[in-house]
Amino acid sequence: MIQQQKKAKDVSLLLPYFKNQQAHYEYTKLKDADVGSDGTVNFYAIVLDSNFPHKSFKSDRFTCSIKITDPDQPLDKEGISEHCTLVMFAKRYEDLPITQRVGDIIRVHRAYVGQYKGVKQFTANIFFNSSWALFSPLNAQQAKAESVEDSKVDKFIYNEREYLPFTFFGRSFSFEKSEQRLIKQFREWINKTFSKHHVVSDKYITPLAEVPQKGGKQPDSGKYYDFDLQVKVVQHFRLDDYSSEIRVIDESNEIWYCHILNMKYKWVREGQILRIRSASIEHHEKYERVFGLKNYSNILSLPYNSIIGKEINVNIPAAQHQVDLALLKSDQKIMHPVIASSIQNQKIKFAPLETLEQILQQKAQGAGKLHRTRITVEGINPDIENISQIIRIQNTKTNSTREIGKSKVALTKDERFILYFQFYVQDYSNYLSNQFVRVLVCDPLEKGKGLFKNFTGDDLQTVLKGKKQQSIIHDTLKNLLKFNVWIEAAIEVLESGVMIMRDTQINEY
DNA sequence: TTTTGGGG
Repeated sequence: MIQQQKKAKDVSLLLPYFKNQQAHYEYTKLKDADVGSDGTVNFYAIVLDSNFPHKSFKSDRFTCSIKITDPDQPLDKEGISEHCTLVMFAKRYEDLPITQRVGDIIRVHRAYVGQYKGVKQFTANIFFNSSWALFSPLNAQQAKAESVEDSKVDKFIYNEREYLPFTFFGRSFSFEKSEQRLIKQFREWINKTFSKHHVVSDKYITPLAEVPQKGGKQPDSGKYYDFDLQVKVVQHFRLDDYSSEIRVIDESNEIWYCHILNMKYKWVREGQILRIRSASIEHHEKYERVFGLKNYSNILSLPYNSIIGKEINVNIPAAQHQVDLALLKSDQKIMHPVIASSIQNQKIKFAPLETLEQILQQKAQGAGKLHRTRITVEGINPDIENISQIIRIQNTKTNSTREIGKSKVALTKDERFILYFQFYVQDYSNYLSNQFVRVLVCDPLEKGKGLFKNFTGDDLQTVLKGKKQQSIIHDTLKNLLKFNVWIEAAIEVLESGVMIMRDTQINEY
């Protein structure tokens, strides 16, 4: 999989794969493919659903099945496109297409046409002489707009890649000029149709609220079947290099969790609407609202303008706050990561996440360069049992700070109160060691921007006298010390090597 | 080339 992705990454790498003498292919509309004919057909189609390539249950081969349509397939009254099935067989797992976007365009050469349970079915034997190529549903302009990480790549690259497959099977790749027109027409159909109609069926979609839980309703057959989900990703939390936990919500307004492999589901991002194909029941002693995935399960994103995304109607901040609160208040060990802060600086809020190790490895940091990271606090110095120890007085001219003496807390002209302490932090990159990274908090609590939403620097003098305010600060910081409570923070590495937290606000629960 | 898997 990874090799094929790489292969398609650079146009110049693709060029040797083009045939010098190209065979001519006729492409058949799905509706015109003759069931029961002895011959094979070539076609272009749009992916509606797919399972993940996997080992056959009864043979040594690998297989995957894909639901497909094209612009000539009818839409029913609900706006669902009539689909065909494409079943592929190959000797090796790598020879099968991985498609994780509803709307991917697939080209198939030399498929047999049949019928199964009233649905037209194409069979492509990749181990013999069939082949496939996958094209993005995005045109050059959309691909450029979507790409954040490749923002430096010249727009001409996107133009060059516009009609090239992002992966394909085989040693060589043929392409005729007329196919550009076909792909263009398919993309226009995808843009138009998904913005007006559901297109994809919800036949197997189960609301999260109806997924049976431990001790819940048992199925009549005594056996649970796989089900599909249509959800929004509200949290994607990396547990280590290989796996993540996603937190999802759907229209039934429940929040559920699932562990996913980073390599298998590399395109999953927070905020996406996803269709999860073949989720399964997973019951644990103490985990609730968790579903599992099988080897043939898949996670697909929807076209960016899909009406389905616009229709999903949930109050995400309220639902998130509710589950976080329940986790924090629980007497048991906190079973799912709680992210107890947010970055206030919009420029860094959506930057790619970095691990502590990645941040520390970068030599030349550049003044003011911020890193977005998720860390967990193992200790706070000085001890927060006495709040006055973490309040200091700063001279705004020299930036030097002084402790609050026993008696003299009156400010001179250039002085102000600040919060001043160190977090001892870890993340998965140093979690197994007993090494902590020190992060300095030196925060004048500017209104609306500081570590505490409801305190400004001016409040700190009264905090020193007010037991109630002190306990809010104390309890909020103390929460961070719990297992599995994380802060999402913007971090700057000063020239001295000191790491300092910026633009980060802790949630109050 | 083999009858696979097809909502498993």
